[in-house]
Amino acid sequence: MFQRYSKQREVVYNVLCQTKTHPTVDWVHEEAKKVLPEIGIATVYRNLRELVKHGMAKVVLTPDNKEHFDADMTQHPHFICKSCGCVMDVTTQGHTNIAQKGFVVESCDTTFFGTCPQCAN
Amino acid sequence: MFQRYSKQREVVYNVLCQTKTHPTVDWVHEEAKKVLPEIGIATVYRNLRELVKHGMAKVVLTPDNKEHFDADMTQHPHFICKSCGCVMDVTTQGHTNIAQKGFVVESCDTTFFGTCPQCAN
DNA sequence: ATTATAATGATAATCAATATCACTTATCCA
DNA sequence: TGGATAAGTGATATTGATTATCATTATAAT
Repeated sequence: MFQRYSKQREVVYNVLCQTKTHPTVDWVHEEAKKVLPEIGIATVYRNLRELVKHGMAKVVLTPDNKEHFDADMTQHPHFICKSCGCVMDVTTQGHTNIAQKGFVVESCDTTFFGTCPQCAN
Repeated sequence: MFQRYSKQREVVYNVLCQTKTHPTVDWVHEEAKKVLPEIGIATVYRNLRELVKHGMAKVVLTPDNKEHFDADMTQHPHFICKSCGCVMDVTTQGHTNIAQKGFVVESCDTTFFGTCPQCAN
């Protein structure tokens, strides 16, 4: 998978796996420093990218143009709050149940990723 | 809606309405310059933001960290190609029909926007 | 243990997006 | 109709998230 083991990558991945808050790079960096005080922000960026590339994490883009990361690779929708900016998992199905949990839904975007017909040829 | 009319805003909105390519700011700027050669990039940014704020356009964030814009406010999913980066509308329902049109779907993200339970109180 | 090179950490560079500000122009109203 | 007011513009500086660079460190094969 990876060419070599590194303590930094292990810590970055552990930090990401142990939270459900869909953190930003900076948050992961702060948490990782509690274990490896010398770890640099570039290393956190690099390893998060690598994890995404290897299918071990996903990027969640928020309207404030920041990347959030999620190590939960099961297919599941997210909820982004326009007030506090938090990113949360949505485990129920459809608007009705979300509303019952207290979420006020204003809109919903669905995006498919892959290869378009032109490029597939 | 807007406090004053401006030719620039009209042109920006017309450009956006007349395409289905979900263009970037730069593309809208280039098109707008064909009508108003003096229009500045800041004005295009400003007016696209205003259109979004007033519910006349939507932002589509792509994995290359660029904003694309869409004046089609009906609820519809998008397809983003990892090869050419294009953003396309998906009019059919479910993976099967998309696949039949030649799209190779690798993943799908759904995001709800609104106010979370904590902020709603 | 030696060697090759992947990975790191500090920091410079990039670039999309935003803020600033002097100037222009749409709209109001006397 | 013409001047006043302030919204809107255009040029450009600034910001800030992300990426690139490169000397150094550390993994893993021999």
